[in-house]
Amino acid sequence: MKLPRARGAASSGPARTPPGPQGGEGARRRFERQLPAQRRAALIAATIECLKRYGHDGLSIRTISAQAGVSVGLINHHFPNKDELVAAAYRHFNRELVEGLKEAVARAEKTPAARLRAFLAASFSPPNLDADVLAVWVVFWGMYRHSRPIQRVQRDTYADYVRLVHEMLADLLGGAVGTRARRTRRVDLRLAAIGLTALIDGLWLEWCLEPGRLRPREAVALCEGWVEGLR
Amino acid sequence: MKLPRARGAASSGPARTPPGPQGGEGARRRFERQLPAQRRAALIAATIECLKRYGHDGLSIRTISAQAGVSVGLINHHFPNKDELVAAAYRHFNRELVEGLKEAVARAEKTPAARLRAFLAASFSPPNLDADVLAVWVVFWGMYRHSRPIQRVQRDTYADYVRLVHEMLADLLGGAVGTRARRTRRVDLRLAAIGLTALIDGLWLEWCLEPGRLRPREAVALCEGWVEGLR
DNA sequence: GCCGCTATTGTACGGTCGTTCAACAACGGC
DNA sequence: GCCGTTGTTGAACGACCGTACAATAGCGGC
Repeated sequence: MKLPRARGAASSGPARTPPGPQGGEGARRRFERQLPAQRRAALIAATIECLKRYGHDGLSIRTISAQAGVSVGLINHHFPNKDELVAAAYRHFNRELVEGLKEAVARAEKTPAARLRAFLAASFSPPNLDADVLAVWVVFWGMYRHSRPIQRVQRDTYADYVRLVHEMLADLLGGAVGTRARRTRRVDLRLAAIGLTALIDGLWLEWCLEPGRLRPREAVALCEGWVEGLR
Repeated sequence: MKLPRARGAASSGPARTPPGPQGGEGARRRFERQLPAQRRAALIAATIECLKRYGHDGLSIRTISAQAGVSVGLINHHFPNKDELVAAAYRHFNRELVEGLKEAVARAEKTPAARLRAFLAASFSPPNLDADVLAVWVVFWGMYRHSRPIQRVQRDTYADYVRLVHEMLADLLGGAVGTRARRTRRVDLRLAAIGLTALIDGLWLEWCLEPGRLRPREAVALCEGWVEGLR
């Protein structure tokens, strides 16, 4: 159960580097005060980095504070307890994912097919398609059942994701207008969105657990084939 | 981080009940020796039970030994260390899943369609469809990247599962015989098996994370629809 | 240049962790 | 009934855990 102590934040923050432009030898500043918002962001980033590197074992106050280049006590100054820090990290992680996908869709041509293709391509390429990222999700999922804050975040953000998928499918499959046709279409749409989400998640999971078995473009093709089959 | 101490094994083992038929008061036996194989099995069962109940937090020597109704020292008498116990539990868990599915398939009528239906029905009903079970998988997945023993087990048993799906799809889609047709069919089969596996896993995951969103029979229908679309 | 606010430090505390090991006791063989 | 084998116990160890808190020090306002 031993972890290599995280050497001061490689990439995520200012770390323990005694800052300041002048190289004065004796009396250099020992730390740099930051605005709460900045520090909180840095701590959240450090938390995610630790999860990526060490999985569940990385989720300790000492590991995270070392990664952030900060003392153990600081975390409890900015967050009431560890659970809240983790929940904040989960919220950030989720938001980054969904916003990344939305941006990819926005950058695509305006046809529904192109938008879906862009969405799938983004789903199955870095930074999302990364075995480290699985380790992060897995830890969050594992806490889901026993942590209220995590449940709250899950409900908030997952709805966003489903809405995005739902909306793209609606565009693609077109809208019938007759009330009766609309009702059936609705049911179909709901199930279709669930199915597509499941297929994406499942393929993504398979790739992360055993990258050799499946190429990203094959995953995209499978998803497009599924959507094709809907019409 | 506090756990309610597991009260002596409710269902999995003989627990701490001082055994023996006679109710002699003073000098009752304080424990019962068991064959190594039996004890190992009981410890594995206790490990899985703890994972179901407490998730990752249940994965401690003290929690597990309490669940098994046994002292802390005993685990290291039967397993060299915790990792090996967990890997053994993972192997057992995987084997139970795959064998349960195989049996369900074997009980079904002999037509390929009925076999697939039985397979899907078993996948989306207890004991597999259970949020507690997700908690177990999630812990194992989380260890996958850093634990050699877990990786070994994963490689061994996941292959079994994929082979089962692959074989059922092959039966259903029928075998073309021309060498060229066969080759294309092979490629399709590989991808189809991966896709179906992903769809099942993804739907299963969605159900576990938010049971209200999806009914089991809808999940089965989605999978059957996917297979239907293949021909 | 000094002051006040507060972000930050680092030690301390009580607790749980995985593993070790000497002592103990169940039980089959005689 | 005693003995030897060995499954089992439970205390002990050192390491790490999350949190609390008094002391420290960066830095903007004056």
